[in-house]
Amino acid sequence: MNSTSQYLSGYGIRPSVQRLAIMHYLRSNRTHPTADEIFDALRKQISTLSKTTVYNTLKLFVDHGVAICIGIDEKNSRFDGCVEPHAHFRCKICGRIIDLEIDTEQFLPKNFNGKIDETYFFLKGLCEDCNNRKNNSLNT
Amino acid sequence: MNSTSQYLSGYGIRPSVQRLAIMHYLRSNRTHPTADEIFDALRKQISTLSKTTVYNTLKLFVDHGVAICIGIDEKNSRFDGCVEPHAHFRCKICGRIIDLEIDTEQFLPKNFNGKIDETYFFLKGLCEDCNNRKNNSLNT
DNA sequence: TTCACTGCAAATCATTTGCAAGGCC
DNA sequence: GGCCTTGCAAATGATTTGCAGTGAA
Repeated sequence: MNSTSQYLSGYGIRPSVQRLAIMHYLRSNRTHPTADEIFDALRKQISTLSKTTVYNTLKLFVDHGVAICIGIDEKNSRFDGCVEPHAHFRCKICGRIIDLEIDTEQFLPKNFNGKIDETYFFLKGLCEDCNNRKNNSLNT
Repeated sequence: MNSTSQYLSGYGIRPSVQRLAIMHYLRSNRTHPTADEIFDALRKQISTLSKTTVYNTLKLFVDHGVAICIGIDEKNSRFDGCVEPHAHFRCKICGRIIDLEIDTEQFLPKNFNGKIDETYFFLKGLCEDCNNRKNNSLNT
């Protein structure tokens, strides 16, 4: 019994050869691969692997919380005419996007010697209004 | 002479009806729209507007630094098997995505009383290797 | 036997490219 | 005139969908 299999089972995901290989790839390659990169890497081991299965499996993983899809909006590019560093908060209920001020200097990581040009800070949750509304309706 | 026109000219972007409309839309709608949303909104005013022009113009804006494209990788979805909160840094030269540890609690905005469920940090710039390479080539 | 899983092929959706027409200097 | 800008149409590339075959419980 290998640990990746146990890990997936623990999240209610039935292990299959393909799923084990994809999760193992994700956990041993911290390169934030695309679906295509995973497909190319694994077809050498699993010659019958299809790209559909890679997409299906990644979606399954994200839905079950064992992987994340990096990006604010996975489908389209989104643009902003304000080029100053700032944070965006999106309310999961009303869908409003609120701009938040942040001090970017403050959260520069310590052991990093590169050059940071752009910073994005994106939060999801409930805005004050929706959170209050939700709490009030629970108390009645 | 309106201010959007001056603004674009200041960045070396020749103002045109389409460019002015797109920048004006970006600056007055802080909704982080997609190219498609911009197109749908502006075709009412400019009936001949084409989606190609919207894409061209947004690319021009990003290249000239008057707009930003939100998202770590505009082309593909990228996946991560690590679901703990952490930051992602993408190097603009080599394209690598690097994980960075940060203390997310520390950077929660002060005047915000909602409820935060998910936090994402994206940084873009030059990684240490590419930054050194660039500096070295400038010194020769 | 049933149902979940897989994978091919076709479809879809966002984005880019090729190219010709129009407009500004 | 020459170059920049625009916009149509076609191409591309990522992702999804339809559907039939397979295999495990």
